[in-house]
Amino acid sequence: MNKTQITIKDIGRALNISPSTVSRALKNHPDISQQTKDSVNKYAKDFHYKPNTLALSLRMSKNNTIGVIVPELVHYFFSSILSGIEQVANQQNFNVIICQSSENYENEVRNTKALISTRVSGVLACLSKHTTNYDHFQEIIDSEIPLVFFDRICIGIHTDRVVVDDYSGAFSAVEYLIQTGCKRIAFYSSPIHLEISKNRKNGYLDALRKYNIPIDESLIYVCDTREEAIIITPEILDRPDRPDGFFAINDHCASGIMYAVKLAKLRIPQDISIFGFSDGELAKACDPMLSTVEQHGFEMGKNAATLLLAKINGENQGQFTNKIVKTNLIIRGTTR
Amino acid sequence: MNKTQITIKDIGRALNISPSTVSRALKNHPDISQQTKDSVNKYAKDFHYKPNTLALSLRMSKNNTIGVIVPELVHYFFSSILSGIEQVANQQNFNVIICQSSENYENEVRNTKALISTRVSGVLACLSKHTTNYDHFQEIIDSEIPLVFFDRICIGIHTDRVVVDDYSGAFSAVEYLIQTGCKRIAFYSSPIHLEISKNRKNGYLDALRKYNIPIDESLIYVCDTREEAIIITPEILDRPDRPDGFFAINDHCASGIMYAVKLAKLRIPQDISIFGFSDGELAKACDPMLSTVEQHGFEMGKNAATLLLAKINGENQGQFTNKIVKTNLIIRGTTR
DNA sequence: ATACTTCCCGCAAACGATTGCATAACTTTT
DNA sequence: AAAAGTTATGCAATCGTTTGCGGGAAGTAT
Repeated sequence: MNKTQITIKDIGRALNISPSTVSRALKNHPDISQQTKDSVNKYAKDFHYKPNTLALSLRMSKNNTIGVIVPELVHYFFSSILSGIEQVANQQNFNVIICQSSENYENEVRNTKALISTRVSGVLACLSKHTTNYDHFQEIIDSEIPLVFFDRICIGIHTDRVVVDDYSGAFSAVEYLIQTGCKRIAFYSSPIHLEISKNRKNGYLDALRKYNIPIDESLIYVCDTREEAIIITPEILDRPDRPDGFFAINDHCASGIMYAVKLAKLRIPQDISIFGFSDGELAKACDPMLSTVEQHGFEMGKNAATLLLAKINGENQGQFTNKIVKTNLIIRGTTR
Repeated sequence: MNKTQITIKDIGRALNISPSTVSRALKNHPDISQQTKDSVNKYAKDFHYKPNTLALSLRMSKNNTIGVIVPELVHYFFSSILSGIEQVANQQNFNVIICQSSENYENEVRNTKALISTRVSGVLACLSKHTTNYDHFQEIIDSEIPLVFFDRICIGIHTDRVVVDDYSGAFSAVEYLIQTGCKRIAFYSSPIHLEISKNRKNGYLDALRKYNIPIDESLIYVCDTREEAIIITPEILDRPDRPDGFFAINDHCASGIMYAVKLAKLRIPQDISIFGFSDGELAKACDPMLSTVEQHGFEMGKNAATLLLAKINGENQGQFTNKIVKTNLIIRGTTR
């Protein structure tokens, strides 16, 4: 910290008045004479007085900061969520401090402790891929810090939640694939203990059921990165009963599938249709451009932050909302 | 903030000792008896005592927080920088609070004021595209808050800086295009008042000069998004003297060029070579995959944060480093 | 018995801001 | 002229933590 920032005491000393008078003058308290107010304001302006938010937070027992725990900053979906959070937080004069778990449980625990220690006013969190124990989040609740989960939520803990409509996004995407002629559709999923995986899988299964397409468990894979997709897809394409459609848990993964399909000299979408999930930066860069489920990360971030700030402001005490952000299909070139 | 977090006073009251003793016991001060230490530590652990960082910062006049001002979170390059920053900050027990300028000057000013008010220990900043006045950054300096610029730096102000080796990245890319047979190379640039634009343009020009290729100012465009590229490229391809190579200021832009080129039924790279800059998420998703200049955002973030933390710790007083992060070419399919 | 250590611990001030209460100097009322 | 009211300001406590200094109790040496 620095010494050049002047304080209320400095102003008082310079003007020969007490700190309390300065404080009241600055906030236009009726008790203070106009003359005093004027001189205080002038001095404050001339010397760039800025209130020390630390002292304010301490005194007021109210820290205008919220913490966000996110698995990986570098993914478009997460950074767009963060962008939404940042926007509504700033509108209400809140700072946001970010923590990355890097999809690692220990980091996530460390992050929660740090946020509690910082006395943030609230926490927004998205579970790491490998989190299966939730005690650290319970500790946030026990500390009476409002908490809302987004995207990868936690069922065990009673909080506000914001999720994408994974089920119907998946359902519609798979339905679209079926309606455009796909008979055997593979599903590449994230680890199945995650709610998003479960929900999307259910959407996938229900769409198949609706159209009386037999469910083949051997068409469901755990694979959620481009690299993995490039590795596992070739042998799947080699199967005598190879799929004619792929539904991927995210765009990266879809892009990996595209790569493998082209390598196998199969045509997209004539031979193989591919559906992604996210509508991130890569979707339009693919050739053909990727059909995908738009999941509105920015909206999700705004919703999550709004919910959290309401709780922080003491609204909706005791009730927990479960906000579902709609998805919609974006049909481009990887589907018929 | 919440009331459930216990304080040092609470521990003292419960154990019938003074807060000072508790404080000393917690930090293993030699003056305190082992017995007292034990009971304090036990109580602290049992009731999840966590020091109040606000009070600590206030008392110590030292806020373990750094602020980052970034134009747009959602771009891969920036989020990877932030990711690097976050990593080294966390290693040294610093929090990072993020601010987006959204490429807007007023937001940037607002952000700097907020960070000063928060008494952050230091600031990392990347100029918005439209910033041409730097008074708000001077105010940070005047407040004796360490400041380091990254990527889009500011020449007028005396600070540490971390930049990508724009000049030689551009030079090498253009040289590569020339060496693989391109005779007329177009350059799509960001607004030219930005240092990165100037430097890359110089690299571009020098490469042409080196190979005695005449410089044609009509081949230099201000265009740095995919959308713009899609709009302006078709007519450029229609020119009788159309270019046979494109050097784009970023991958998005390159992806837009690719789109337009394919639309014009020209072949990549046989008819037209394309070089991007960044190596973001889309580069590999393109077909053919994009040849691009890797600019190591993560490294840049780590470097910037390291430099800043050194200054915060009082090292390298009075001297300003100018760190240049090397770039390297990644040759993929959009070049011969 | 006196003096000197050593060992533990508490007091109080400080960081910057807010706020209930007291108080000084005037002004108005009776 | 005394009582009451007004106006403008200061005092002091508070938020949670740290730390210089002082001091009591017990032990040791003279």
